[in-house]
Amino acid sequence: MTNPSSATPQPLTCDEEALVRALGQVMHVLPRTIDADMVGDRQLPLTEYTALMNLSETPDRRMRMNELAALCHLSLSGMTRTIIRLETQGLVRRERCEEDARGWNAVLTDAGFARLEESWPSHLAAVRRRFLQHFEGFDLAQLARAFQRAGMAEPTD
Amino acid sequence: MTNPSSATPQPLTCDEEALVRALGQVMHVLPRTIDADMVGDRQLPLTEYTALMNLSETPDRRMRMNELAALCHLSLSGMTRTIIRLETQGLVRRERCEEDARGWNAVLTDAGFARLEESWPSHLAAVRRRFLQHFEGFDLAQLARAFQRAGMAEPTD
DNA sequence: AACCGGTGCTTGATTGGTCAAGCAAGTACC
DNA sequence: GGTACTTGCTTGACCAATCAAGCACCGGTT
Repeated sequence: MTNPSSATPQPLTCDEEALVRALGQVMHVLPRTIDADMVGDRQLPLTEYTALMNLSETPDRRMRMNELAALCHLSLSGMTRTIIRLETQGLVRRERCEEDARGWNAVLTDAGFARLEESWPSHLAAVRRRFLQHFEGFDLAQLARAFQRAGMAEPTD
Repeated sequence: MTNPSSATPQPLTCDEEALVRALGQVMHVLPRTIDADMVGDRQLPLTEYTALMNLSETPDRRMRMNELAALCHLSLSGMTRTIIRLETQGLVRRERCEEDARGWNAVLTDAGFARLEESWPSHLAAVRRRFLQHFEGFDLAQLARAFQRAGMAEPTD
């Protein structure tokens, strides 16, 4: 089928092209690199770190699965599996939700909190070194807003 | 509490924090979104598209596996598997390398080229809509350089 | 000319994610 | 208060990537 929506679109400019290629590279390379940095240092892969971090930021260190999944940018089933991994390491515990017996709370344990505290310097260093460092001199707030817009995926109409 | 193991690094500023979070979101969401856009439209997932595109840009539409893997930001085995997928669809053919019988060339077939031509408007649209659109008003060349630096991963010391 | 370390690619096992189907608890409606 | 639908999460099947091991070939050494 011919694509009706696209009447032979204009090609990218040279700068756009360069940016898109560089983005492709970053999207592939950065997660693995940061992950490798962290795993090498404290055995906490990025996904699990993110989950613990989000839990630690709530007042009572617990969160419903669907909310946590959204914050981690993970599908609900992906979240389930991550939490199971964390649970077997004793970093997280699960409790049935009081006000809705279908729901579960992931609860950060003391061990989990301790592990997070051990990990964050390494995470911080990785993020600075692999990413922030290269954006010195940029207007970070403006850049952050642009990324936020790009990250909010609307459905694939 | 103070962290003894690591000279307590400075926490991120608020803007840095926002940027890092937004980047995390983009890295998770964008590849899947663009992929979904493309698959929905022309059944060519992003990885395979990228491989075909890189092949199409060589003078004789062929490339050694390791070079192609590097351009696609894929491991060599990942590249092998991608090329196998493309081969079974008839979009790529493999030929032993003339000057080194260990090596293989991935060769873009006519069908592959045609498929690429069908796909690129959709790829272009996805990239614009999901990414470039949000960076209007930025200095794209400068941004591209920063991304290139970030994408060049040095080994995990 | 036989060997041997290095190189190019593939294969096998594993991992970490997805989607779709399932199940159990809640909710609305008659 | 049962029936039908919805919601929250888990499970099963799958998929695309990784790493490590294997195989075939190269090229220099003797």
